[in-house]
Amino acid sequence: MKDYNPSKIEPKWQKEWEKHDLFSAPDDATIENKMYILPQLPYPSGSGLHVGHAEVYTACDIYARYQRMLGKKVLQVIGWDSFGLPAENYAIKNNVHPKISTNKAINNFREQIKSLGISVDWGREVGAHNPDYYKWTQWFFLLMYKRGLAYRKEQSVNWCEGCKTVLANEQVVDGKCERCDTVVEQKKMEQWFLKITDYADRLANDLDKVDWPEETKSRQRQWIGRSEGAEISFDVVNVQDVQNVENAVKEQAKRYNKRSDTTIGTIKVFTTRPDTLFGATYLVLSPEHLLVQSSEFPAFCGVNSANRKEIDEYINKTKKKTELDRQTEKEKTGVELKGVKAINPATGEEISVWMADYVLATYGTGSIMAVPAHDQRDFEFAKKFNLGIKEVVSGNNDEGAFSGEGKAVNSDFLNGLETAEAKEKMINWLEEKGVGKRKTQYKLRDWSVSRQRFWGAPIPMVFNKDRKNKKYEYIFIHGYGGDGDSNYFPKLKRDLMALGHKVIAFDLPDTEEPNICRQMEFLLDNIEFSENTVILAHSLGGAVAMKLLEHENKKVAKVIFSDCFFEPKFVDTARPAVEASCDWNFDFEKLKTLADEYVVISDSNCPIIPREHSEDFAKRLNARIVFAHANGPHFMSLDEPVFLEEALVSGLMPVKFSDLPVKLPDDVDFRPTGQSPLTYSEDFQKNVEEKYGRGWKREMDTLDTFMCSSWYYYRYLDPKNDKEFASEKALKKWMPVDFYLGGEEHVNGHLLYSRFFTKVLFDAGYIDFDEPFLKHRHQGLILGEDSRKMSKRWGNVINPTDVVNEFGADTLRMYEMFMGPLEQTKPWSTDGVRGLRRFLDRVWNLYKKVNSDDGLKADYEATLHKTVKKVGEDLENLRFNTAIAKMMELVNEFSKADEIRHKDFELFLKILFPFAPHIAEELWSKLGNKKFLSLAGWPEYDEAKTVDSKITVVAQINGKVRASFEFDAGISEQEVIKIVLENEVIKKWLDGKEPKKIIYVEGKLVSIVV
RNA sequence: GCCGAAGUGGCGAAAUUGGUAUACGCACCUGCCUUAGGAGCAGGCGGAGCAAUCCAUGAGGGUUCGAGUCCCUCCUUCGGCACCA
Repeated sequence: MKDYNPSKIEPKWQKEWEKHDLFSAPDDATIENKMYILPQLPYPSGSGLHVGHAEVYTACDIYARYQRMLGKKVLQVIGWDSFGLPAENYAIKNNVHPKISTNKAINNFREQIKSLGISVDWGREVGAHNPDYYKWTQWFFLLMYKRGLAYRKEQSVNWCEGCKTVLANEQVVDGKCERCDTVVEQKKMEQWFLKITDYADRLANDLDKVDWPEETKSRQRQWIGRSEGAEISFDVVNVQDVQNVENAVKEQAKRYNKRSDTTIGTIKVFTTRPDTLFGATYLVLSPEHLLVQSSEFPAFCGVNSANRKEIDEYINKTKKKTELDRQTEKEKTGVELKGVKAINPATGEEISVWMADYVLATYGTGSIMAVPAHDQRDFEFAKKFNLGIKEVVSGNNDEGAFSGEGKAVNSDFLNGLETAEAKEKMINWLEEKGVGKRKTQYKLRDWSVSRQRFWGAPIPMVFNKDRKNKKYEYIFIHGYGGDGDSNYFPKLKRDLMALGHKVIAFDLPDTEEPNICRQMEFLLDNIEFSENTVILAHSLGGAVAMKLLEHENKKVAKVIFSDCFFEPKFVDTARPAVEASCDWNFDFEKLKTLADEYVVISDSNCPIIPREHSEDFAKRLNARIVFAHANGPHFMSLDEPVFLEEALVSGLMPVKFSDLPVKLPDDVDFRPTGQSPLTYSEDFQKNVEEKYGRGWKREMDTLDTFMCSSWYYYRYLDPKNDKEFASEKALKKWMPVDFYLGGEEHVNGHLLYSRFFTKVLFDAGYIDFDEPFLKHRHQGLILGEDSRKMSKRWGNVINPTDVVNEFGADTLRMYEMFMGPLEQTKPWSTDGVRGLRRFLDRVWNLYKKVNSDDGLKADYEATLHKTVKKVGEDLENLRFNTAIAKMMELVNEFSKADEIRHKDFELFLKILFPFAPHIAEELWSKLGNKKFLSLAGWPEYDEAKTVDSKITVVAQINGKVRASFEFDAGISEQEVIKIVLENEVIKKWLDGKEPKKIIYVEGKLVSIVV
């Protein structure tokens, strides 16, 4: 009887399917009939496939096979997240090149996956470590750079001087290095970041568009952490300079009317509770606050301040702390900046300024206004340092701070208002007085993508230190109606001069009705171009600048355009004279060669120059485009922080497209030194100067591997394309992903990054959708038999290949799907696996009962049709466990029958097929079928046959079941009630009482109330 | 501390979404067949009771003819975030 032999039939059918190429994605897919099923990209680890992988691939495969049977054109693919640290660590230890160990691991994975009978299109397999893949990872980085979304910045990291390396927070134990016990310090390093924060709002809002688990969505929302409130400026006065509080208040009052443009002496804070401003009794700066880093700091905190030393000590002490320490040590510490006082703009009172590490540098402005009466942290701090606590919201305040909502008190014009109203009123007041503004803050931080590692995609940038360090001559060209001191010019000028650059900002002639040519001529007469020239043009000045460049025909270092236009587009009214003052014909091809670097800065909300125009402009110049959130429309504000950053010559340049991929060299020393291993490769820098000029070198860090996995689902669509990351045609045909199955651990990493990448592609015009994964689910974790996480440490790891060898792939597939709901965490049970093998053995033996006689009585018929119906519904909803349970019921009935009709057994094989394709295909062929079961359609069931001829109705009296009845289906309500009431048991329970109410639920129950 | 999810037999879990709680599987028990069984087949299996019946979905309350399912309070477990102003 035991002739079911999976080790024989499974490889046989896998070969057959592959030979007949059944699972390649069909070419004739259209947006209506396509079905893109995506199992999450695995990291090909040396220890091989895990049962968790098998769960993901099986679930996707069942769904894919089902969809094919429904007639969908299915795309299902697997690839490899093959860059990453484990391979590199292995390389250091065993002196094997990661490429070799990785390829070996991939070959192993591929064989293991194939042995599960997963129906993927192997012709589209991709690996993140292959140059033809990471070429496009690098291209994505450049896309980010060109759109102003990639920038280089210094940031603190955990640093171990012993190992000379950056440590992740998890590698720091008790403030010491996990390996060598050296005290870990905070070190600033230059790192590349992606500006994911620019997309925070859309990333949060668009979650409404997708079918994802609610939990996942809310975790992402929480991670993005949107908070609404206000940014408030506090003027700071130097204690030595002010006689008394009265003077300070007078000073403050003057500033309400016309605030000076001096930012020194102002501390900005972010608060979600502007309504409590009257209760702000002191300010707190984080120890890393920018002000503390700046050259004005000694003056700021009072040159003669008695506690200057104390402050420095506090800063140094904080530097030694790790992030971890700061999180765990909840005891408040801090130090007062005794040289200064701040003015509360609402009360006009002088309040003290402190520095404390309970304030985070990386959130908001890095400084806060403390309202100890209504914030627990401020309360603790105030208690410790004996600072004033002033109640401004009425509410329970017995112990600690009351941070709830209530009526405002002690707050002048806010008194009596509820919190929400008070917030609004305060924000309006702040804006009116010019001391604050409405502000939305996010917890989300920009994404750090630099890794000082070898086994990743090299960052495709070149740099030139000399260019960065040179002094430049800036020429500012103002716009229509402006002058050399308009808008952001004065502050930028001062900032640039402070850095040692020269700045010329002329007042151009005829500014009320500008003549572009004449303005250009004026400039020609007054300036001289050189390779050290940087031109910054605003608005109409952009046209002047371009004419100037064309005319002069000399290369300059950099040109920056802020909200400029290359066609005469005046939104309010036509200005024929201005329009006619030049021909508006620009030779962009020539212009491209006249500056090393072009930047277009666009105010993303500008009413005068729309974003699209700036996009177009940047494209023509091959410029980097930066979308800034301007402080004033069309950059009319004095303080536009983006400009200093963008005006400087960075000494950075993206590599040319023809230089992609920037390949990883082979001559690499992996030893950890804290420098990227690429630093020591000669090959890596070969020919770079020939390509880019003297002094240029390649970036030596590599990209975070999350960048590789942020776009892989696009590469599957067109994996061999060497002109684009994917063709427009392929993108249109297959995207977005219809079903994505992956781990819950990636919610705030991979899933967020992928959405970010997709939105950037959308904005750049490559795609016409802005969410990559329409439907997403997580597989549940599979625990060991001891209900602990599978790990070598516990010795409870189950290797799927062992299970395949002992029981067969079909058994493994069915068992993993039967364990419980797909999304749930559940423990392994080898006995459970045996149960499923037993089931398949029984299925196998049913074959012997198959008879073609149509005259057979089929007692199982209702169950058969109900099962087809239920399995179809369950597959739609990914409820594989209950689908299998239903099939088991059917098989139990089949087992009881003497014979099974041929067509009925075929029907069953069709619904079994997605789950256990090998045995189903084998039995199908044994039944005499010549065509593959894989190519069969999904069966229909007969609705009429799913209806039972007999129904069971129970009778309840006052909610308790007292009797059960069998009726013919279709019996009327009156009849049922009549029979029920005549029943002896019911009569006994009624005890002669008259029913008050009788409820009949069709075909189910009669409920009698007495 | 904050946010979220979940608590049903000895175990994994079902329950048409308010209508016979425990489908299906595992483990266990009994029997048959066997030289043998970690095989197969037949049957049993929430608890108490000889039985009628009673009690059971983390605990307590509520709504309802009727609650595992809806509402309130609490407990436990597991995840996530964590000085985010």
